[in-house]
Amino acid sequence: MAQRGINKVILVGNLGANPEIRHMPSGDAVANLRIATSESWRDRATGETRERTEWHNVAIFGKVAEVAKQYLRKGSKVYIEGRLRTRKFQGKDGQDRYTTEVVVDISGTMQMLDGSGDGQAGAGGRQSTQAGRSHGGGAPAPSNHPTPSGADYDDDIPF
Amino acid sequence: MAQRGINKVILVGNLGANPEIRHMPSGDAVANLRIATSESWRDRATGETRERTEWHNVAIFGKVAEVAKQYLRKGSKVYIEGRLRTRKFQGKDGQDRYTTEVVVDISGTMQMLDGSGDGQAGAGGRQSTQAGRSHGGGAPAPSNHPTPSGADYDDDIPF
Amino acid sequence: MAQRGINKVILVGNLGANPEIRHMPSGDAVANLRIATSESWRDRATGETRERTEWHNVAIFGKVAEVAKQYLRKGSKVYIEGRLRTRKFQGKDGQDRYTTEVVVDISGTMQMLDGSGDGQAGAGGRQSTQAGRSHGGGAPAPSNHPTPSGADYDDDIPF
Amino acid sequence: MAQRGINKVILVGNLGANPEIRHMPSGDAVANLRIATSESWRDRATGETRERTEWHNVAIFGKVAEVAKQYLRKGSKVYIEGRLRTRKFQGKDGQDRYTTEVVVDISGTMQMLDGSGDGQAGAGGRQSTQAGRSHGGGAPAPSNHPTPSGADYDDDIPF
DNA sequence: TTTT
DNA sequence: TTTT
Repeated sequence: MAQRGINKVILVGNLGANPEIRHMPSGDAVANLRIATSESWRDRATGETRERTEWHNVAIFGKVAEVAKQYLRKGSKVYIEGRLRTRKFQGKDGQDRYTTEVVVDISGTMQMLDGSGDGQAGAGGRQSTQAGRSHGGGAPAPSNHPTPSGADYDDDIPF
Repeated sequence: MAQRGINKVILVGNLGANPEIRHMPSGDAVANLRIATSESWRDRATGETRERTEWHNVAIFGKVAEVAKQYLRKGSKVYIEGRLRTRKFQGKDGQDRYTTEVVVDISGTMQMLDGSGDGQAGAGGRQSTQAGRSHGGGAPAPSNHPTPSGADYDDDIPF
Repeated sequence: MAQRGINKVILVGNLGANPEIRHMPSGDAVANLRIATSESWRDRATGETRERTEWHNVAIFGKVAEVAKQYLRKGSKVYIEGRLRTRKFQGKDGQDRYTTEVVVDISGTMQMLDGSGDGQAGAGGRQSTQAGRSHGGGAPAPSNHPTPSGADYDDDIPF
Repeated sequence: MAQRGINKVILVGNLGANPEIRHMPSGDAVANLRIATSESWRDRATGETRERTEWHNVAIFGKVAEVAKQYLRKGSKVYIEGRLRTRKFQGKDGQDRYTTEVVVDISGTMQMLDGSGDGQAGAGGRQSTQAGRSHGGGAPAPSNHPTPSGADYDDDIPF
């Protein structure tokens, strides 16, 4: 995959409902999330505090969709990294409509920021998970770079 | 302004057309941009290279809108940092429609990545500009932190 | 403040220790955090799961430093948005040393992702807070844009 | 690769020198870049405009290192997405030192934002390139999701 | 020194 | 409708 340009979305928010799971013809899961972010500010005129919530449609593909299905619930807090995609669809009146989603696939990331959801989920987990960037058999692990010759890229030891 | 959650979009792309400038009742400019990002990949089945372009609607407010008006042109490459906002509007048939934009205001950023546009702009500039985060009279400059007492936050000298 | 280029760091991690608070000559607080992020992968050679933790030095200025002081504790999970800064300092041997920090000031953001810390903090809060981008008296609230003339920027109603 | 936490750096800046290429024992290239970002502000006290440049050490691994080697030159403008890593090394006096770099590997991205460099490079290219996230043989292309059954994930057509 |  |  090559890109010309950058198309990146980062969200931290809470699910407004349980994930909706659908399936591709291949059997792969697609998880659709509704994620809320909000901001509040003091109204200049009235002095009142106002708040606005933005709702984001997120579509998750691949293995991460399974994770979302298992562990995310209404109320769960998540970190999402994906890209914007606008899809065209047919309205009931036959007219074209457009909808914009945040797509999370192999090039994106999802991370649970709590272990709860609404707590009612028997499956509910305290597991932290990440979507994309898994490494297949032969691929080098990102943080396991061998040492360049004559150099100081030996084992990385932080502070 | 306080946030609950994070709602962030980062785009690097090219303008598909000159900015459209509108004005608020206050006289402040609003600049609307169409920005393209694209990705290409090799089709697994056919082996052909395929490409998809995503078009983003960006609405810029405040002083940055003036900069966009002056310096951006069809073809200009820009870095955009903003947030997602979905607005409701009335379709011609009286039905509700929704559209999602990337909003750039004081909390966002715009930066020109070339000095051209289409080059024909007399005003056209090689000027790099940033949208938000300007500092008013009394506000401390981000990189001008005074020294904490007994400490080493003196003048910052990079490598 | 104008920028040429982008210098942005985004961290989500946990504090390895309580924040260290220092004070500027002005009396303003500076909060220093140690934040851990980690990654794990399967070693190609041995098949074992390995893990590496990265520790980040974060320096928070301004009002957010006060929030960090009050609400963050060892173990707290936070979202940080800041910029890289490398400072020079004198080693004990009189030699120059350099250290790189993530600086969070008015142009950055901090958000607590849990309400705890170690729980022992009487002050401990469930409060979600954000560092920068506060609006002074006359500044327009980001999400409160007035309506452009002849246009559809009325009140924003999400899905 | 699994993550706990997020460790992300985004830079847009210019190279202060040609890339330095080194080689791993495997023969793979590692490209080291010095990238400048800068900010300017008006000094509150003196009213003068001040500027500060931050220099970032970037280490690029994998195929992207080859691209950097071929196409980047002193002065080139690039977009970098990577992660922070602090390495320990031995000072000449035998003491431990630490240095922090931005690492770009398969999980990161590099994109050239101009086609120049200093122009002197015979190899110099107008080619836009991206580092990570390449897809191996069997991996699904990010934007080529098949249609979920009974659903509307057909071919994506933007505005 | 965190977290799971 | 951009760009390479």
